[in-house]
Amino acid sequence: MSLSHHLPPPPGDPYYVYAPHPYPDTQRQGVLTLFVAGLPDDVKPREIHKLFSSRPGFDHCLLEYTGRGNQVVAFVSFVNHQAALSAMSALNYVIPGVKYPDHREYSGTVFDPDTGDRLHIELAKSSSRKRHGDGGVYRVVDKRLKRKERAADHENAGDGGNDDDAWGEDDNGGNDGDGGSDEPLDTENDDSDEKNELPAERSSGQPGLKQHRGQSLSDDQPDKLSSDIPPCSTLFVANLGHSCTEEELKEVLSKQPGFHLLKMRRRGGMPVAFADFTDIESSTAAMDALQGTVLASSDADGLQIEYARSKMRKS
DNA sequence: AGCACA
Repeated sequence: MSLSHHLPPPPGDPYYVYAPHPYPDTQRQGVLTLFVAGLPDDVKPREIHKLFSSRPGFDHCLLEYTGRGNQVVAFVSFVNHQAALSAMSALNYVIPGVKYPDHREYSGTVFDPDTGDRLHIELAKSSSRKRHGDGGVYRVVDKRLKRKERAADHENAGDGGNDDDAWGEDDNGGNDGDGGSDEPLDTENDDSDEKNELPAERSSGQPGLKQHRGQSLSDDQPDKLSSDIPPCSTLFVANLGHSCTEEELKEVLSKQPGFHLLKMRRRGGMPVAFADFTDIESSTAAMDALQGTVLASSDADGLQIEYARSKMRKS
């Protein structure tokens, strides 16, 4: 019902860019996945996550480093077509947390004001398939690494036409157009034209079924991202600013029911913290409540909170 | 995308 709602455009904002008109009723009708281009090469999965996860109907995301220049694309899927369209309309001109120097709240399709990179969002050619199973799934495909590994492993002739698509030797500046959305994944059963709006139902039906894939990207590699850490009464807190202190973080955490104690660790780079709670229920509630919280010391986004991989020792 | 302490 509220799926079609989105933030209104800023009145008189010269930076406002109207979203491309939704595709006519030809193709891509019923597609659940958005194709996102124009991302900087150093974009982090969590940045994509923050852009889309709060959109109504968000389901899962695939981030792909294409290896061509600094092109990074994402395939973001929603539970139904309307939700995908709504998110596309909204995010084509609303980038939360990104402002112009004059504090303009809405920034069109500019993703990073420093670089001027602009997001380009459209419906994908086909719906992405969530990796079998459940849970919020984030997948990352890094073709830059794959090419390097392949080159270094040149002597090995064991892999006969495995997965990759055509890799030009050094086609750096060649094709920029991204004149369309490459398809994120082969739909395992070629049913992309039906009006099904409940993707989870069909996709979980045929585990392990493989199909030919000509130039589609490989989808059989293990997940790189672990958003499937089992619940734990201890939370892992990352994305803290350099200057974040234990006191500052504890001030926020201590307001959460069931909070026990906090430990911070600095391993050279950014500090991380472990926050212990009485039980999983309270740690989960605290994670939900504080996810993305921006502290005064934050120099990037807000707090990134996950379940810790092991419970804090009793003291 | 970074997980220690016993």
